Amino acid sequence: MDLTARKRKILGLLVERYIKTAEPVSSGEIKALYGEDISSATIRSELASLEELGYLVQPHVSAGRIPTEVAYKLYVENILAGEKKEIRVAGVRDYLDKKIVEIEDVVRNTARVISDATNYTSVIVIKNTDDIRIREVKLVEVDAGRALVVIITDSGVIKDNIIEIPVNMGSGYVSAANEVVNDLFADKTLRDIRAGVMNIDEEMMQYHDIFDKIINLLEAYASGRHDKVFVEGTSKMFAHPEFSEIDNARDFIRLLDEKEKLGELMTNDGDIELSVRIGKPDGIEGNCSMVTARYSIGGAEIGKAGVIGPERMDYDKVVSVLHYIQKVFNGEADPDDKEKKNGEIRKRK
Amino acid sequence: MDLTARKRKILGLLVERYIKTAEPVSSGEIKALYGEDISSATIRSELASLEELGYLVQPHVSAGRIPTEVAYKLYVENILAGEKKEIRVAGVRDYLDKKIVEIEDVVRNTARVISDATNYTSVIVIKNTDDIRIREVKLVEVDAGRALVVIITDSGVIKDNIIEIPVNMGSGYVSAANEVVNDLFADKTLRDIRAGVMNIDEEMMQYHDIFDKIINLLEAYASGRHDKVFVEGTSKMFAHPEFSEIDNARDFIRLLDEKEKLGELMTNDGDIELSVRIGKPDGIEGNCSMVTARYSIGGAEIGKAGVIGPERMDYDKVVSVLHYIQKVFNGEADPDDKEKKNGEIRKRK
DNA sequence: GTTAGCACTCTCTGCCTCTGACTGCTAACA
DNA sequence: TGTTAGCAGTCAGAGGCAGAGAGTGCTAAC
Repeated sequence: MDLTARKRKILGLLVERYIKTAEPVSSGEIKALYGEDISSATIRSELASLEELGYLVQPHVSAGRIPTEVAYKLYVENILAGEKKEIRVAGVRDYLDKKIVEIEDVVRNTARVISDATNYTSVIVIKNTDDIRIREVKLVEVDAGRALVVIITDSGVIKDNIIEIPVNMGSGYVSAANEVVNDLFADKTLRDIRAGVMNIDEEMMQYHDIFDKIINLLEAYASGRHDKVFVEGTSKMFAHPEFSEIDNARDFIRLLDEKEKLGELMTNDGDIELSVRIGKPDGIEGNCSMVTARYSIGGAEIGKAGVIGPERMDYDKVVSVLHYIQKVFNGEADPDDKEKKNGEIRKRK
Repeated sequence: MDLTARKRKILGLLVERYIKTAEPVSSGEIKALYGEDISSATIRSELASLEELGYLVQPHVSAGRIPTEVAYKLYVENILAGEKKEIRVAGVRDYLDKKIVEIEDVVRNTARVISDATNYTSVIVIKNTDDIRIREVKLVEVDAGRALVVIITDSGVIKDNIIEIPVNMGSGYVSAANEVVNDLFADKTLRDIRAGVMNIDEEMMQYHDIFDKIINLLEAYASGRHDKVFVEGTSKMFAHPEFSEIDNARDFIRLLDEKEKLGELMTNDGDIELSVRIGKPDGIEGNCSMVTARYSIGGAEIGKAGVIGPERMDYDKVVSVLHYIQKVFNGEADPDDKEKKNGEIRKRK
């Protein structure tokens, strides 16, 4: 269903206007924004036509128009197709540069930065994919009968957990187990482990108990049940008028409160680098939209970072911010100061 | 200001009634609840007197009465003074018994259990006090130039963090540093470390860099800035009518959103085992109350667990739930099944 | 001190009207 | 055929008003 250039322009202006004001947009307002000379009557007839095509609705007959989900989708398509603005966000590199890659700290910080930069609620999921490669597994004896399992992966220390170990096995037992366990798991992915790509020989069987526990731990990550979900800037929602309706506010908070569901929602958008999902047609409840970006550290996918807000969201800004942060994580973005110092010309698509 | 027995009874009934219904309570309702024969007119004159004393207010002249903060405080005093009910909460022991004491998991679970049992939003703070005693510090080499610092305390593994270490120092360097660092920090409290109760001799100076970093980490915990705050059941607030007012809802979410403030609020109630704070006079914004319990594992204080809800809160239930969980953590409560099996008679205060 | 009766107050709800904002339609125009 | 000005029509929202209902304070009697 192809629109004329004028329809497209009017629709675009209307969507942008509505994103700004949250009020139905009248033909008069569009006339003022349009630039070239055009009468409001003409615009009215175009609006009526756009309504018939399903891009607009009228709350009531004597009101202006508001965009439908279809209109937002078209609008977002244009943004994604065009050249991406890059909104540099202060403070993103600061903590990345510190190289203290305790993932949770980085994630919490990033979530806050995203939320502050966009003025929406941000969500980050640390995804535990099967493809994360284990670099090393360490057993650290905590006290008699318990040991800390530290799993070091491509992308940092993902998780640690305490397991019980047999007692009274002699002083060398744990360090011996440590070595054997490490030999066994190092350089495997979770997928490998699940598929049983391991040679367990006689000698190893004495550590069978420990193997089982570690495998259980690893499977627990892999199962996705332990996706860690971080939410920041919940209260930012109140800045947007749609959430002064108590029912909308409740739906929104419920969505955030059910962390497992939220995590699943974040990750089930397929294999897309940057996905925008708008309202019910995309499975988001409660008149909400969600923009998520996949992010990686050192080539390995870590999870998704995103923003949740009203359907009437400043998609342009949000997409730009997420895109920038995605690049920073991927190591593609130059640090600001470096750029200034050598005056190098950055090439961007 | 001593009240007559009748005034106390009427006030108690009124508070309980209001906690249940959230509607101003009329003299007629109290008459129905009172039990003995008494006329509504008598009650009315008592109510007028209680209002004058500051325990009640009337939203408007033709409405019933609602309790003031003073009234709640009196009511709570009575609860705390009396015999504590013990509300056994299913599922508390389950994960404690697993002995997987990765503190964060336990905390997250506990928060959820509290929230579900009380139907209010629950908050848990892992407090990093100066008195936590370090049992062991382990350095685990992650890769060239980085090591994981695991700090094991009286009450489990509190935190782990990655620090940078000097490279090219030879293969034995980290394990040697490990030993020295452990000798230095083991059996010290954060307070000791801060006070400089450590003998650093010549030989140790070569690991100076690592010491500094570890001390920085420890100080960061001690400073309280890294208090970890867990919130569960945010959306439960919507079950309570005071939060259908959008302003109240916003204030509440803001409070939860500012984790640092919230953490401070949780911990600044002095040295009380179980504290109930009601409204503005106790520094809680937005017509809210907060019930918090100190909890410990193995004698060492870990932090605070609590509930935030409207001033009109079911204090009796909340106090009972928190009290029970406190006991479970302290190892004072018998497991349900054990109790059933041997038919032992529990002695409770 | 307690109670019944009664007048009084105030909120809440529904109803009405008025105003303002926009639209759709029509007829004239380029 | 597309565009425009003018105008009548529609509807949400605000403001005002009346009636019902709830609950009180007061008074006088017990």
